[in-house]
Amino acid sequence: MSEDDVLRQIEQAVIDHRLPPGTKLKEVQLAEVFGVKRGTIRKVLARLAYSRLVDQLPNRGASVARPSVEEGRDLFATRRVLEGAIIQILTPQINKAQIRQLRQLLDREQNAYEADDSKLALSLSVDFHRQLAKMGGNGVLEEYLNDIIRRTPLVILTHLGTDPQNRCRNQEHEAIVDAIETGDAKKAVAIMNRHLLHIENRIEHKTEDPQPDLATLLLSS
Amino acid sequence: MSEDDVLRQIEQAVIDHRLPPGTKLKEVQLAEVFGVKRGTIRKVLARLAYSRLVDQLPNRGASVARPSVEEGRDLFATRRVLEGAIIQILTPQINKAQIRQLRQLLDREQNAYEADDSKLALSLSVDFHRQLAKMGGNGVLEEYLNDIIRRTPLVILTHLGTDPQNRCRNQEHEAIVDAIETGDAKKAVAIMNRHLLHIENRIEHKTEDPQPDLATLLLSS
DNA sequence: AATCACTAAATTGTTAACAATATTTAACAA
DNA sequence: TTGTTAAATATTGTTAACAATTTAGTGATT
Repeated sequence: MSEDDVLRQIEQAVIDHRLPPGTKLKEVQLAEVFGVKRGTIRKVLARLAYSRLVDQLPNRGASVARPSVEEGRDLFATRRVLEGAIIQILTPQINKAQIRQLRQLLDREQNAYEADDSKLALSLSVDFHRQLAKMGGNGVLEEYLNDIIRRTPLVILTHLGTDPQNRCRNQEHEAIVDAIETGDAKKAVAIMNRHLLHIENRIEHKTEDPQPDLATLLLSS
Repeated sequence: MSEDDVLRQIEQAVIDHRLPPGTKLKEVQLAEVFGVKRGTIRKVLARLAYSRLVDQLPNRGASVARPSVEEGRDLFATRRVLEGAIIQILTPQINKAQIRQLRQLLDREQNAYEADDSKLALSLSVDFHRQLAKMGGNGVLEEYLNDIIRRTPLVILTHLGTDPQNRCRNQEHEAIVDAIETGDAKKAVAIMNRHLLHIENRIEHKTEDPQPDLATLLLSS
């Protein structure tokens, strides 16, 4: 198993919340699990730390990151900026084949959803955003959006839990494609912003999950 | 000398074009120069590669990156997106003290320029952009802009050379602050875009510096 | 010269052993 | 119990030696 494989496996485990935020990631343990040397794990952890999926403290090891509410807020706000820019760029230059490709993606997402394969549906839903970025043709924008997409599940997991309501809504994706097809970038951006704010607002307004109050916790049992 | 120190030194050497694009970066050589072990250098090179300042090929070492014209174009376009967003966010929430701080920065830049200290002037000019990002209060946007700012000198160096015309113009910075102070975000963004396009266009229109034609090169001597 | 084959050197990549640091455990005292 | 210390253990960090690969050099052949 190569370094990149290990990286993907750990990343996927975080997304699937098999590794909840805060989980300690010990080097020898991981090395044994994946059947690689400790050096490989150290490189992987460094890379994950660089992309903010894990926190690393000198001499105290690595753990799955627990992004702050502020980081989550900033991440979503930046995401709106990037996805807005991508739509602005893409709309006037998109062609029929690309529109078809996007609709096909949405169909597959819808099918997965109706087949109750929520994991696949979620994955395809993310692919929609990725695909828009790719079609935009700006590699740097795409790179940054992918970075944000990678970090987003952890934010949602940390601050909203695993509520299925946190998913993207397929209809909104369709509305975005409709607006893009008519060449109405402004409208497409507006829908995308609403789309993202839908999840974003739930983080902002979440009551501050502050210290699980021991007294209440024990007395009410 | 610590890992971070080595990183900064190499980065600065790239910015100062003491290490031109394409320069081979050999591990033992660098280790001896900085008086550190090879392991430290390897980590530094990995980090530099991650932030695209260095190209790394398996088994063939690292060299100072030579960003393509496309990458340069995308980088500048993304920069306009980010700086525009930052101004949009900052303008309605900026206070007098912050305006004063910005103007002070511009004064220092102007002084450096008049004192013919072009290196300091350039550094302060970059600080202006960084400071706007910081004041915007979105850590992720700030992070991404800093990433872009780090990559920009290499693009300019690779595709425009060391022409002093490539600097930011102080007057434009002042006009941006003026617009922000009056609360006119739209105008501030417009000036910023013009400001960035000024450099950007010189890349796009640069004649393709195509293979240094050996024949011409040798026969004309 | 130009190309190929082969060897030697240089360079990058990996690993196991060791060092440094942090964490746990146990024993003891207040 | 609570707190303190010290040893034992676990974990991370570093290094020097080795392995694998690429690059440079050499000479033979056409």
